[in-house]
Parts: sequence; C-alpha cells; structure tokens
Amino acid sequence: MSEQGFPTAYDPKELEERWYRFWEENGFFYAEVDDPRPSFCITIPPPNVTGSLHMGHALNHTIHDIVARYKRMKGYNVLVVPGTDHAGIATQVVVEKELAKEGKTRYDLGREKFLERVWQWKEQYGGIILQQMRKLGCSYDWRRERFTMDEHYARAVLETFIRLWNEGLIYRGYRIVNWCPRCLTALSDLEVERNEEGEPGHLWFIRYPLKRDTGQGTGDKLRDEFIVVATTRPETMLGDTAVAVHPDDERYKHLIGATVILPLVGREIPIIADPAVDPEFGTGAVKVTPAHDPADFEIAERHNLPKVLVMDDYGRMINVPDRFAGLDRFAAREEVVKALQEQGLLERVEDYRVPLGRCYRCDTVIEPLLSLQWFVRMKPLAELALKVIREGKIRYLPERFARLTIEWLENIKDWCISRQIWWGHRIPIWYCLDCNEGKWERKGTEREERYQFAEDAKAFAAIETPQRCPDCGGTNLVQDPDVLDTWFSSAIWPHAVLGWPDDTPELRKFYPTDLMITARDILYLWVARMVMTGVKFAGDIPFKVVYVHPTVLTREGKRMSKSLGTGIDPLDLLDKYGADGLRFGLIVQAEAGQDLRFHEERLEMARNFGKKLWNAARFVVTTWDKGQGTRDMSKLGLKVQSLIANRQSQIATFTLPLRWIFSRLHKTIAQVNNAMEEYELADAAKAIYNFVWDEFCDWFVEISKSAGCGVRSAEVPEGGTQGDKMAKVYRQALVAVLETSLRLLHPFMPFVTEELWQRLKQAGAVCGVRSASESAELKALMVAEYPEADERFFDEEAERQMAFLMELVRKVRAIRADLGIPTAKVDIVLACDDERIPKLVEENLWWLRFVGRINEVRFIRFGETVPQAVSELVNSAEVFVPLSGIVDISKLKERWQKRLNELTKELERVQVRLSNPQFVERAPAEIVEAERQRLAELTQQKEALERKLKTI
RNA sequence: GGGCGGUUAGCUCAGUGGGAGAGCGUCGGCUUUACAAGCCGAAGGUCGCAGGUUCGAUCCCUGCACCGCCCA
Repeated sequence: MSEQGFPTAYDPKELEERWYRFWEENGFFYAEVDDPRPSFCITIPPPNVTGSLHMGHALNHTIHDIVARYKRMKGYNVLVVPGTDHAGIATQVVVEKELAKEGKTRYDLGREKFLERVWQWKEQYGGIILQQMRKLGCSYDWRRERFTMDEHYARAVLETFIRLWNEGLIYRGYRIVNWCPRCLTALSDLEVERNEEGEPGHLWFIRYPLKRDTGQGTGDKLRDEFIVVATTRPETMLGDTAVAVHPDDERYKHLIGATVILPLVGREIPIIADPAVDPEFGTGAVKVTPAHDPADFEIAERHNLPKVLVMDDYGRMINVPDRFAGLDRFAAREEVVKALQEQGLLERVEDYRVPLGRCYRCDTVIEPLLSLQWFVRMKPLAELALKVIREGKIRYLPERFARLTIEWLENIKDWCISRQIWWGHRIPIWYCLDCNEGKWERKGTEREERYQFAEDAKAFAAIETPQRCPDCGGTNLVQDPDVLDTWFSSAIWPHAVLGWPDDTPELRKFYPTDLMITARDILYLWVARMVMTGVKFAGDIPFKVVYVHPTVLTREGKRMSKSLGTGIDPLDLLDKYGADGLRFGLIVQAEAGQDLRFHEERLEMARNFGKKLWNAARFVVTTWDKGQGTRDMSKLGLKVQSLIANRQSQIATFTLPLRWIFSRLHKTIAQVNNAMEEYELADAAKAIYNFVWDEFCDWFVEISKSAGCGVRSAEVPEGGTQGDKMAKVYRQALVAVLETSLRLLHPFMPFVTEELWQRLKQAGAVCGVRSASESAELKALMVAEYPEADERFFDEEAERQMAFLMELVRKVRAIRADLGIPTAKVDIVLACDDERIPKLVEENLWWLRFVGRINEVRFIRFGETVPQAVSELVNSAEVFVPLSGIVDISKLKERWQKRLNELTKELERVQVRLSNPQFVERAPAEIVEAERQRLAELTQQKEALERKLKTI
C-alpha cells in the first residue's frame, strides 16, 4: 500500500455500505444452535411495524449492537433476534387513512378484505425500521427476524390465551376504559396522550335543587335550596346517579343523606359521603357519573349506585331526554349548558385547564366509558414476577428500577386485553347461539352489524375453529369479534421468537436470554409482563439483566415529539455524521441513570474522532510500508512487547516511550473491559477516546517520528545501526498499538475500524489475533479477538518518568507561547537536585528535542538562577528558557502572581492541617505523610516563584 | 398528594471522605515529517442553600429551594 493508495479524505458513507454487505455476506451476524461456544442472546424489544427510527431507537440499537459486537469478539456465540410488532391500532389507522384517500372505510371492504389490505401494506412498508437498523450497523441475525403476526407466533399467542383461560385467569366484565370514539376501541393508558398542563376549557358550576319534602328532612337541610357542583364535562350530568362530598367537610355534613333532583332529567339521586372527594376542587361537592368516569365508577361500587350509560360508542348521547338524544358529546355539552341557563341553574363559569386524554393515533379526545371488555387477572401472574425480581434473579441496571417494578407489581390492576379493531390476534372465544338464547342480540349500526353477547353469556375458548358447540353439539357458533391488545402478544416475545410453545433447539440453547435493553417507558407494561409470561410459560426468567437506558431529550430537556416538532430525525444525522459518528456521539452522552439532553455537537466530536483515527492510521500504514520488509506480522505485538520486557541494554535509551505507551494501552484495555462488563458504555467509549487521541496521537505518534518513523526523512537520531533498529521497533509499536486500539473501539465505531484494520492487514501489518496460525484466515476485525489486559505491561515507573518529561515539554511550550516564540528551537537549563533527572532527560533528548523544540540542555542545582531567562516549575525541578531580544513578559508575570496567590493559600491550608494534632493522630498515616510531602513541595515551589518574581 | 432522579466551568455532563475533571464554546498563537473535522498555549468553578457527622465534606446524614420523571 502506498501513500497514494490511502485516501486523505475519510468518507463514512461509502465504506459503511461496503462493509455491512461484506459482514452479512460472510454470515458474521448469524448464530448457530450447534456452536459449542457459550451463547449470548438478546431479543430486541420489537418496534411498531409502522415505525421509523427515532432518536430513542437510535440509542437503543446503538447499545444493542455495541454489546453484541463486544460479546462476539469476546468469543461468545452471539444471537440478536430482530423483529417487529404488529401494532394493532397504529397499523390499522395507517391503512384506514390510505383507504380514506380512495374514499373508502374499512367497513366498505369488510373484515377479511381489509385484513388483506393490511398484510399488503405490511409486506410493502413493514420492514423500513429494520432497514434503518442495518444502516446503523446492527449485527443482528436477520434470518431469524420475527413478526408478532407470523403464523408460528400467532399459535404461541393463542396457546398463551388458552392456558390462561383454562386456569380461569381471563374474564369478561363491565369496566371504565379509555375509549376512542373515532377508532371505536378501548385503548391502553400508553396509547392515550395527556398534556401535563391540561387543555383550555371551563369549569361549570351547576345548581342541583334539593328535594324539599318528606319526613327525613330536618330544619337544617331545608336551609339550602341547592347544592352546587362543579364539572368540566356538563353533558355527563345526564348520567349522574349521586352527588358526593367529603365526609369531613363541615360545609356539607348536614346534607349527607339528602336527595337532590337531577336537573334536565328529573331523576332523584342521593347526596353521599366518600373520602375520594377532594374538598378543594370546585365547591367540594361533586357529581357522580359512574358510567363515564373511573373515580366515579369506584365510588359507585362502594355505594352501590346504578351506572347509567348516556353515550354510545360514537360519543353520541343515549338514554337521555329527547332534547339531547343523538347529539354528539360536544354539541350535547353546549345544549346542556344552554338548558341549564334557561332554568337558572347555571351559577357561573370559570376558565379552567382540563386534563384531557387524546388518542395517540387520531388525536380524538378520549372518553372514559363503561364498556364490556375482556380482562386478565393479574395478581397470580404478578406474584410470579415479584418472586424472581425480589430474589434478584433479574438484575436491573440501574438497580432502582427493580424496586420501582416491584412497587408497580404490588399495586397491579387487571389488564384489559380486548380491542374493538380488526388487525390483530382475534380472541379465540366462541359463543353458541343456541345455548345463549336470550343473552344475545344482533345489533346493526350504519357501519356494521354484529352480535352482542350479555356479560353472563356462556363462552368457550379454542385454538382451532370449532365445528360444534361442546355443550349442545349445535353449529350456530359465533366468534368474539374483538382482537387482543398488541401487548398481549409482545409480552411473550423472548420465548415466542425462540420457538415456544414447541421445544426447539433455539429455546434450549438461548433461553433464558441474557439481556433486555429498553427505555423507561415500557418497563412495566412490557418488560414486567415478559417476566410474568416467561416464568409462567417458558419455565424460567426471560432475561438475566434489564438495562434501562436514558430517554433522549431535546437540548432544552424536553421530550422529543413529532407533534411538537421537537424531534430530530436520526436518518439526517446518519447522513451527516455516518453511523460511526451517530453511534459514538450518542453513546458518550448516554450516562447511566440519567436522561440525555441531545447535543449535535457531540456527533461532530465523534466524527472528528473518526477522522483523527483515519489520519493516524494513514500515518502508521504509510510509514510501515516504507520502513520494513518482513511479512511475518502475526507475532509483531509480542515481539515489541518482549523487547521492552527484556530491557535489552543496547536499546535501553529508547525504550521509555515504548514502555509507557504499552502500559497506558493495557491499563486502558483493563478499564474498558471493566466498564463493558458493567454496561458502562459511555465510560468505555471515553476511555478509548482519551487514550487514542491524547496519548497515542498527541504523544506517541510524535515521538515515533523522532525515532525515524515518518513519511518524509525525519530528524533521525544519531547512531546508524541503532537508529535503524529504533525506527523498526517504533514502526512495530505503532502498528501494534493502533491495531489493538481498533479492536478495542470496534463495537463502538464498527465501520471505520473495520476499514482501517483491513488496510493494516493489506499492508501486512496485522497482529493480535486469536492465534498466530489463525491469522491468515482471519477475515474481519468484526470476528477478531477483543483485547485483554496483560498486567505485565503495567509500568508505574515508566508512567511517572514520562509524566515528568511531558510536563517539562508542556512548560517549555507554555513559556514559548507567552514569549511569542512559538516555533524557534531553544536551549534550556534545568535546575534540579534529583540526580536521576539529568540522566532521564539526556536519555530521552532524542525525542524531547523534536516534540519540545529544544536545542541543548544544561543542568544546574536547584535554587541557582539563570540570568536573562524565564522559568517554570516542573514538579520539583525548574526549567529555564533564555530570553532572546526584547519580549513582553507582562503576561507571564501576571500568571506567576496568580499562581503565587494560589500556592500561598494552598500552603496555608496544608500548614493548618498539619498543625492540628487531631489530624496527625487520627488520619491514616499515608495521608499524613503525603501532606508532609506536599508541604515540602509547596514550600519549595513558593520560594522559587518568589525568587523569580523578584529577579525578573 | 406519594415515590424516584437531578442541581459541579458559558452549555452538556463525568467524578472522589484528604491536592476540582472532560467534550463543546471562548481567548491568543501556528502553512511543525498523518490530521485546520487539525496542532500548541491560556482563561473560566464559594461543586443549589442551611445545618449535622468527621481530624477533614463537593462526596455521608437531615431539612429547604428549584428542575425533571413516574404513580394517584
């Protein structure tokens, strides 16, 4: 490879596409069940099939793939199962909108034809989000892609239903649900969007006249003519069956037990006392509408109140006086208000922020509605999950989410699983018309006609369509029209994608899976339910670890939302920064346990890092190409390392930077591995970044140039043979460190690392693979071995010595910058009492000259000064740079004065501490000793600084 | 109302019972043998407030304030 063959420009787009194809074609993403290596399995939380990648997904799948690639390089048989969720309502609405453009509704097509349309849509558009994951670089096993409506998966869903049914855990009953009058279905809480502050509306104060007759009345009660209630939804008053007050509310105590006459309707309803009433709201007296409000429903249950339904599925008034019958709920509201005004029963109206729910798909205002639905009894299932989580069998990261999940499970409510839509798993329940004589009616609306069965109608469950009624043998069977909540099917995802209920090799090999990576918002409704069904049906926990990652927020800390226009499209970012840039930029922001305020600048940083790596590699490859002939590269890392380890005397003078960089490399490897094992991905990423940029590029690469590496002729140190040998060793070290860094970084930036690694390999410079003999066959970095730290290379002495020399260089540079002589080479004088320092400096002068722009070095005793020179302290030494000509030293003086002030303050603190007998007595000995050391150092530094300020 | 999390440099965030850090931004300098998406140097913080524990608190405890999330 020549210099021309290594482009100067780093173009992520081109190489990302190329390498993804290469990996996939070579089958690197696939896991086999007969692979003898230990397995590591993740099933992704399936995104909506209608979805497109948003920032949350981008982060979620960046994490997925970083972990997957790390584990794969660690030698695991890694399986990541991708797939999508059929997303009942979301998908149905998308297709309905398509139909609407043709002027049709789903009822025009009928159930069967409509479902065909949905499948068509799914085949055409359903894979978009998975394609986007590929662009991100996700190394998933696409052969095992699953969909929650697949034939086999559907069987698992029905099997789950039947087993629950057989245990009596499924029942039908009337409850208040979130009802969307447009979609005509019940919705889960997560499918209802609520605006925190509420929406602008009104609070109407309505007079309910007291019934004034009968013996029960006392003088007290007759005092009042009305009781005034406040409501945000006056139309619902037509369904009131009581007025409630707080039992301790002195204002109303005398009215408890009285009767009021419901205006506009004339129904007599009681005034009751219930602790659920908030005395602060409105007048402290509230109307109770059990069929249209969840809190009122509870009150009604406690007080045995009737529940009067005054709205139909479309939100139109029913069971009400003629004046209001058939009106839409909002028209009815105006009409009710008008009627109350006419009768002088409207006391006043206030502006009020009304807490409203809206359908997340069609934005229609949700109506809390009494409705006959199917439910799962959750208590017995929750107990199973509680047990394994309490026992710590599932580890949550961060840990507190285990506690929060436990609390949620302890207060669990039954789960409404029926949805009145067509797209989904149809509930496998049948009714026999003959056996249920009198308990059904065939009801038609303008859109559809269907059977309605009473709450106590007899039903039976069956996976296969039954031919005859199991009781009477009749053939007049009708299937329940409802479908299951989408989450009923995704709750069994981890075991169902592996083949349950069949006893498959996949299930045996990969279950329980190892990890569930998720955002907070689905922790309960999804993840907790997966735990329940996993334990219940698959016989074990579904995953060993739940990793809860941050929520991606805008830079202002607001939720990203398409409707608010605050969302950022990760696809744009992929275009701009490449997958590597997006991944790395996202992951360094993803601090555990804290939400992420997204800053695009971080992506710039990541892209710059890619470019930096690119250029460093270009330097290493080109210098390698020039400087060596051998092709036996497999042991290169080992060769360099043994060279250092042996401390061969003839090369002793140039080994320090080598010892240092390998020590730093292996400490970084240790740090990264530790962080990865704890899933502290941001820490791991930052450790690699800091090592590669600050230590390898900024120092080691520069030093290697002094050793004779470099594209053009370098300032090669004297000593013919030794110089040659030195250049060769440094070239090998450059390759070894870079190659190891690429392996370390690969899970985070898979594309650019693969590209550079392949270029190294092409140049014949690859090392550090699984074994020497295997190296020839190793096709990709992706399947190379992840670096392991080797403590033999930890070298404290080298790190200390290098730290001193680096500080020396920095101080010389700083003086130079302040004197305005940035490039000229200078002679320096070093004042020190430690006799090891002159030796150290002289041995390393060959590179110090280059990176510090230094000519000659002279040594004097500490305390002596050099005329016509400025100095800076380097630990307990002082470096002098002679003044040449007239320079402005005001800036220097200013800085010294400031440092002197700091030193003085610090010195005082240390003195106070050391003169405190309690400190000397009680603090650990090494701390006290360190403080004494510091006292000496600070004193020395202060004296030197004062001397300097005086003589300047 | 209950629970949880947060408050550290201009911004976003690390961090530790004993000498305050990173990235970005800011200021000054640089056609230095890969890299201006770069290199070199510099400035910038009573670690939210008030108590307590401790020889010593930014860190542990208590209370308060403010911000965010979840549940009702």
